[in-house]
Amino acid sequence: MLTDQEISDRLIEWYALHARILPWRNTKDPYLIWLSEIILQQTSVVQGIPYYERFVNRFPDIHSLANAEEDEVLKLWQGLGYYSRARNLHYSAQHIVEKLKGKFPNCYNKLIKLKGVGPYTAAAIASFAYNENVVVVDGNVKRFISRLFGIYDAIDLPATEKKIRSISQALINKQEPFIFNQALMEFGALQCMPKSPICIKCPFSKICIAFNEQMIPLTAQKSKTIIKKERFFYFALFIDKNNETFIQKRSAKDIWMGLYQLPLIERSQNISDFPMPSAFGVNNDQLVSKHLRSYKHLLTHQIIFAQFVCYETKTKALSSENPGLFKIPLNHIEHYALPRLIDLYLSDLSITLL
DNA sequence: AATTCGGGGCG
DNA sequence: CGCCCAGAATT
Repeated sequence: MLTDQEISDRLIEWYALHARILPWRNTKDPYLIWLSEIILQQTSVVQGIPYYERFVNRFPDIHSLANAEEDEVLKLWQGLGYYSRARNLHYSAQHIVEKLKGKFPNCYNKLIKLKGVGPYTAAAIASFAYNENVVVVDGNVKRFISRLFGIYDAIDLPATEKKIRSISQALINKQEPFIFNQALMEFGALQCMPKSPICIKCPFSKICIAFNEQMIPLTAQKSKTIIKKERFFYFALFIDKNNETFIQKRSAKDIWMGLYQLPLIERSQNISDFPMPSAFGVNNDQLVSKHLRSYKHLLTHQIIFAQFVCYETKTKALSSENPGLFKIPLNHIEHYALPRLIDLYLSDLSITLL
């Protein structure tokens, strides 16, 4: 067996040899660390990097972010998913500037009070920016520690996370929590991966309980299989003689909250005929339907069967009795934060429309 | 404790 | 197609 100290040392040793160079690793600025951590929640490093670069470029400090419009923040976030992260990021930036006099919270207990900051993110900022002695427990850590110590409980249960947190906190290097935490996560990400971890070259293979009990394939399992709800969306792209169109903002507590979309009608099941313009609150007898397309859009908890149509008139201007719709020039639509699905239809059409 | 919030990439 | 990703908020 190895002592806690030996495990920690070996981890940090491994990290010195294998650490990736990542854009947020060479800063101690709590704002930049916070930004990177919010982006990386449930997001792969590769997917997050370009978003981080764009955000730092546009919002180099907390004041620039606080001063921005939410619409612009969401536009920059477009495509990353889990849009409440962006709204909470913006909200907390304003909170820090206005209520905390621009002083970034400087310890775990203050950080976790911020909207959008939970146990993982608070620990990450506290240890990376302030070298506070709190362990980070993310998906990587849960997987690695559960294997190393032979914890075979479902990985998504709070009780399991509690166990893992307690074990991990005991391992932490109190002089360098920052390095230790980075090493812990990096090891999970690069060495102790979900599928086919590199046990053959693992510095812990001799003491890894799951490995020695040949339980690796059964580790880090979730408790339940996700049930996906089916939804049926009908979107209409209206285009009139002035090349203007209608969009609407999603405000309900639902997917894509805060984003914009083409006028939508949702049905509880598949319907054979596409809704007429009047069903959208648009009255225009000159509209001709074209560019009918359908997509199957997969989210974590939903399967969206989406159909699109383009209703076009070259002779009349659009008018609507639906207060939720507002008219914009068609070529301005890309200035709005759009769900990936809407963007997909528009890009599929852009060649046709030009 | 269970559910919901996206989207991309991988085997 | 199912799984996972530097999780958190809500119910």
